[in-house]
Amino acid sequence: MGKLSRRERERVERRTDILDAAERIFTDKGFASTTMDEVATAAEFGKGTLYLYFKNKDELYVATCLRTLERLVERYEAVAGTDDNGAETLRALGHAYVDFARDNREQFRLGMSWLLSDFAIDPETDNYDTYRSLIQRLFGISVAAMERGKRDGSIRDDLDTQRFALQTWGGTLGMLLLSINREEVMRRLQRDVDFDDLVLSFIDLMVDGIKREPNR
Amino acid sequence: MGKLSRRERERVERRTDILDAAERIFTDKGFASTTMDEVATAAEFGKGTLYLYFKNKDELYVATCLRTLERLVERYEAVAGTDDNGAETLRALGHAYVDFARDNREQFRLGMSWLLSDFAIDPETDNYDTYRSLIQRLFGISVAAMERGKRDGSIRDDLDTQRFALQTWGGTLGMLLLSINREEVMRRLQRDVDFDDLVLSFIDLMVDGIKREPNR
Amino acid sequence: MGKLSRRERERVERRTDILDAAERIFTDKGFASTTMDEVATAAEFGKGTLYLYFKNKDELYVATCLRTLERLVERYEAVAGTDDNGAETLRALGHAYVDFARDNREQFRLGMSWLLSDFAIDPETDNYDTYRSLIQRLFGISVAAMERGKRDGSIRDDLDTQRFALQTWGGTLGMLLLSINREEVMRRLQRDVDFDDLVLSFIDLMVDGIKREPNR
Amino acid sequence: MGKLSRRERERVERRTDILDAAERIFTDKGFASTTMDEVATAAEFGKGTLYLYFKNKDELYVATCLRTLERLVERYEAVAGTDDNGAETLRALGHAYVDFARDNREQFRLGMSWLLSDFAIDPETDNYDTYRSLIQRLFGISVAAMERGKRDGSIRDDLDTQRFALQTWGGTLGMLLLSINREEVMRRLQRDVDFDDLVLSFIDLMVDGIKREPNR
DNA sequence: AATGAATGAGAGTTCATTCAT
DNA sequence: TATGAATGAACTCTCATTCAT
Repeated sequence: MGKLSRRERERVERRTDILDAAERIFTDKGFASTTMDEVATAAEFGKGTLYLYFKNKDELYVATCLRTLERLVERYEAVAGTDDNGAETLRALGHAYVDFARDNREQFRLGMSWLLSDFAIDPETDNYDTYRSLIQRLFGISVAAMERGKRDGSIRDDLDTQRFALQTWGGTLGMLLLSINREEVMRRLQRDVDFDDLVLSFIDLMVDGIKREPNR
Repeated sequence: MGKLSRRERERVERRTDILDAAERIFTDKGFASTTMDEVATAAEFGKGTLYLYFKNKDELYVATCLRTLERLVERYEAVAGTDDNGAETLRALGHAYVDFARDNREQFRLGMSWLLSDFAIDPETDNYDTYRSLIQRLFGISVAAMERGKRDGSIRDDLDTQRFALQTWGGTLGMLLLSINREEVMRRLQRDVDFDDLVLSFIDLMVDGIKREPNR
Repeated sequence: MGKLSRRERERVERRTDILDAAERIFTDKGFASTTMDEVATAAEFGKGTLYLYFKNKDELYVATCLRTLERLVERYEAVAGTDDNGAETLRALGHAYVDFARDNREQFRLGMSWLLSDFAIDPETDNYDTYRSLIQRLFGISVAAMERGKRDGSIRDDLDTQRFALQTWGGTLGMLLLSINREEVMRRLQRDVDFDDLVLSFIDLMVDGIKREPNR
Repeated sequence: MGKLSRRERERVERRTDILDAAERIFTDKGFASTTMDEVATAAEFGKGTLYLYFKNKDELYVATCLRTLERLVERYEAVAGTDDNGAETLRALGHAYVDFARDNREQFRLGMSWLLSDFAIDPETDNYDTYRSLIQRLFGISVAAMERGKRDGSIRDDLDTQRFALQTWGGTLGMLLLSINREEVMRRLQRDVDFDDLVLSFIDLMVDGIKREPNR
């Protein structure tokens, strides 16, 4: 079982230490405002050491995003493993997404920042392949839940699952962005809003919209 | 009505010239990669002159966002001025939002980037007040359309307009973010998707969901 | 006559100040060991200012070499302007070269360092064209002196001037390299040598070798 | 004769392996651009091991130069061992020098770089003594050939051999520097030149200049 | 003896901002 | 009012050398 030599185990541990520190700082100050020096200090390593484990600042950043995404995929797989019907699984996935974003607010922000900045993972790197495969697994889990719902009768069978999965993802994503920026949003609107409730009810709205009418 | 002296008129003109240049460069290269030098050159002013009109780079950025927002509000007001019923006005507003984001893709991205960055407008500035009032007008227009729909019978009268307005905004926002990053999204999913259609149909989904059942 | 505006004149002056400082430091510590910080400090400018006048460290270095070369060309032209016969002019040029190397020992070293390092002027730059044209003028002056000597009877008329010019240049160059490193050379050989005399007599050797036999 | 223990023999072998690798890389990329990591990798040793055999990068560099010099001395001794007359031996030595520089172009460049850089061998080290003794042997061989020539009548007996040896060495050195940089030189002069021929004929020029007139 | 992970000083370069003219 | 030369702090990244194992 201990397939890794002590050397290799230590290497993985140190990589993790650096990632932990990096995630903490990136999350705190954003990508641009984070310096490698700060990360090194936080990780209690010399600056040069960072470069033994990550090619450059970009790759370090990407690696933290990947780890966040991995955690999300794990949660998704756990949720999809229950034996609820398709519709309820879909709802549960949505809720899991929301929980995840709330519990990892800044990491979520980190992981989504490609949507609004011009930062892009270099498609030539291994990272890109990993990233893509994680996204596909995530997306696949949602689609599978819908397909299951169609078969078990909990979801309308005329649904285009791919399109709807994208719409649910996109819509929820937008709601979550408002939600994690709730203070700013409320200050701008000059209104109090219960965002947690709002996001969950958005998901219910979407899921209820595709449930098969019980009788007819 | 010529309330402004020549001096003041010229000042406004120069400010506009600078904003035009800044918007061009910011949208081209993103905020971080834009240098004040480039903006100055593009505006055909000296670098120091920029600082006579804008306190610093951040405020210049915010000013460009405000102008974009103003354009959106104008479009919204034009749409809301038609005499469609409430539901159809709401749909038209949604479509206007989508069109706007498509026609001003990079400005939209720029203007939304506060959602994912740690960038925040300094609440002490005039800009902040302007910003807030524009957002409120925007939001007010949507809410008003729904209220109208309730009165004219095109929208279910049990709807909580504020909540729903936020959900529509958030959901559409998320869809638009996917849409303006369609290349990246499709590359990650390894699928072809017609995003223009997807976004519009998302809005229809939302609007149809709150229409009063015609008869019953 | 004052063709340059005050602005332009000041710019030239500052450029010269920077070059003076750079030459001093490069000469002192060599290219690699010189930092831009040191040059800036020596020039009494901020580090950033250097980059307003020179694209980067390489170009600053090249500029110092060019200036040295220009001074040499000026000396050559002065020497070539006398009305000695060809052979004596050639000898005088050689002596001028030697004097120059002695009086500008480190600059000479600087200007010749392309012979032994992999440093190369970027052939795309204006600098390269300037450099090349200076070298050609230098070489041209020597060749012209020989041609003159052939015509005025002071030099054998069967001489291939181009080849001989290269041999004189190359040979003298080598002698000068030993000469400017005389301390090291003597320490290695464990002998005392009068290098100044040795170099000059090398030139005489070369020149005497191509003089036309006075009578025959 | 196996004076060395296995331990010592192995130590010499490893040192040689490292030197081979170092020479390869130095020659390829120049001193400054070569990293100890590259040398270690090429030598198939750990980086730390290099420091068991050489005090630092400088000493490793000097050691490669010494080896090159040793090879040159060997060639010189082979040439000097023939029973040609002094003048012809001197000519053959010159040709050997030229051949050597051509065949070991980059090593030659490397070994001569002290002439133009501020690099100096630390006079406190063993290396310095070795270096000095090699140089002296080299120089001694040339001088000896001339002395022999004076005795066997092939060389003018009024020649100051030491001075002339230095002049021949310096001159040839300069010609060789031009020759190994022939591409750059020709590009600067905008002329095609047959440098191999030029260098050899330079040596002939020097040697012919000191031959005793056959009859008189 | 051999290793290679860790170091950290120091490099070149950029750019928002200031201010004398 | 307009300028743009000057600034210098701050950045990322490199690499010779050390030392615990």
